[in-house]
Parts: sequence; C-alpha cells; structure tokens
Amino acid sequence: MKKHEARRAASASFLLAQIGAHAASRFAERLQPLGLSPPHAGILRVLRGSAGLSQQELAVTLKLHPSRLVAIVDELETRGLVSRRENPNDRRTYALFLTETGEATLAEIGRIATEHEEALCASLNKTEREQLAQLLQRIAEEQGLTAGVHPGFSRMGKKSPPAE
Amino acid sequence: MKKHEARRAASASFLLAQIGAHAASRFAERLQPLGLSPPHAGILRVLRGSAGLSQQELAVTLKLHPSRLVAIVDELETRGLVSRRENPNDRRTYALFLTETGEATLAEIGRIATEHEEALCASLNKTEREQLAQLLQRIAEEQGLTAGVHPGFSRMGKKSPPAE
DNA sequence: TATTGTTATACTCTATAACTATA
DNA sequence: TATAGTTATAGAGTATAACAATA
Repeated sequence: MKKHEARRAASASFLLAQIGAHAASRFAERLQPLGLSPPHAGILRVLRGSAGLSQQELAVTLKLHPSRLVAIVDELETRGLVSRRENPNDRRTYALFLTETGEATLAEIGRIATEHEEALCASLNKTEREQLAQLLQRIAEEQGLTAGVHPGFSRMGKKSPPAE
Repeated sequence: MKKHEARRAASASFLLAQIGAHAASRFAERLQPLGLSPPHAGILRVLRGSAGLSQQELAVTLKLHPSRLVAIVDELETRGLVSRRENPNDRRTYALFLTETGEATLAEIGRIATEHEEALCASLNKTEREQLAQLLQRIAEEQGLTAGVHPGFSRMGKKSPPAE
C-alpha cells in the first residue's frame, strides 16, 4: 500500500485537534507511573493556588460534576495527597488542602510537565516556542477558555492503555 | 469567590491540549446538524483520496479497530454516502467508494471546516495563522503524527451533548 | 490454515438522580 | 426549604474476542 506522499498542507484547526489529542494522551502516559490522571493533576494544581476550597467550588472551577469530583478527591485523599478539613462555619462542607506529600507530588508533576513540554516541542527552538505559546494564548483568550481548565477533563479517564 | 487575576503564562503543551480539545469539540458540534461525527468525516475524506479501499485497509489507515469501523461504514452506507462494491478478485472484501451524495456531503463538510477554522482563529490574522500552521506542522511531523489521522477518533463518539 | 468482515459479549466510564446531614 | 457531599443506578460507548465466509 502506497503511503501518501509527504504531508499536505493541513488546516491549523485540524492540526490543533490532532496535536492536542496527542499531547493530552502523552501527558496522561507520563502521569501513569505516579498512578495519577490529568484530572488528578488539575485538582492538585488548583489547590496549590487556592487552598481551602470546598468541593463545590472546586467542581465549578474545573467544570467537573460534583459526583465525579468526589471519586477523584477520594483517591487523592487515600493516597495522602489531599486532606479534607472540617469547616467550623459550615459543617456541610470540607476545606481541601494539599498535604506535604501532595506538594511533593505536585513538584514531581511539574518536572514531568517540563519533560513533556520538552519532548512535544523538540522541533522548535526557544523563540519559536514562545511564538507558539503567544499565538495559542491569544486563541485561548478569544475563545473564552479558562486558564488551567482542560475541557477534556470530563473524558480523561483513569487508565488509557497506549493503544496496541 | 475571586477570579484568578488575568491569565498567567501557560505552557505550550497545556495550551495545545486545551485548545485541541476545544477545537475537536466545536467541530463535532458543527457536524451534528449533518448527523455526522468526526470519524465519519475522516472516512469520507480518506475515501476521496483513496477510492476503492477495503475496510481492512481503511481501518489501518485511520487506526480504528475493524469492529468499530463496521458500524461507522454501516451508518455511512445507510445514509447513502458510501457504497460497498464487491471485489471480484477477493469476495471476502468490499471496495469502498463515495457516492455522489457522499461527495456533496464532503463538500459541505469542507465548508463547515472552513467556518470552523475561521471561528477558531478569529484572533489571528492571515500571516499569524500561517505562522501557527507551520509551527504545528513541524511538531506533527516530528512527533510522527500521520496526516489526516486524528488520534482521538477512537473516542469521538456519536453524540456529545454540548454540556450546557 | 489464514484473513475479511461481522456480530456478540463484557467492561469502563459518565451522568442522573436519589439520599443524608446541615444550614 | 435549600445546599454540600455522597452513593447508587442506568445509560452510552469501546474493545475483546468469538463467528462465518472466502482465500
């Protein structure tokens, strides 16, 4: 079977969807050794910036259904990465905090993210990467995407065996 | 609850995953009025370039499981967009072709894709879009992504109610 | 015996909504 | 009565693998 000759000009939108899915998938793979999924990492990251959030607030921030968030927070708590503290003012809610282990894990995730970025953008030099990031940033803003919130969190499950 | 101040510098990889998921989701929405999903569109597009492919070959090209491809081709055939012709040389296989309706639909998909591209890149001018496309193209090539094959096809189902 | 296309089964995941405790 | 968190149920979707026909 003959291969398509080289690569034809593709639209930016298709390339974005294609590379985006690839990037998300690879990042998830890199996270697997830690037993974490991208949503886990997202929660840890938000919690570093806004400690003490309730699950309700966290669900709104990350646009996750509360029922789904419960399971993820349960896992994070079981692993000792996040702690639920009781709220004296409203005993219905929990205030969520990173534990020390959680912070250490988050640092490790940061290293993984850096490696991931490096691998993904290996074909671009520093200037080009900044150029790319700036263009993407403008698209993200104009499209109304919230910083740090991945629309695909809803579907980025726990285990996605690397096809074949 | 206080909003995060403005948008902090995000990594290119996160932006790619974020915008990529957004782009894929929006494109799927635009396709919905036609009753088609991105995988449907992908098959039609491949078939235009390589008419007469067998399902097996198509499955390999698009990296879809044969069992899944059957269902999608069934739908396309039912809608009269694709026809299965018997292969005299090997009666186990079908040769797949676009029908006239299929070609017309593909043209419509092309218009939709153009609108989509326009909407997604509204914040960039022509030069910037080309710049972006070039950078993305280089990443795609270096990452070994096949032209026209979306890794997320496997997961881009039929109906994904536009969450509010 | 190997391969194409197909069908059937099982499994995973997500959302809906019912439930408990507190406000 | 309304809301936070939780749990249970049901629904959708995918992959695994068994099956029939042909090579």
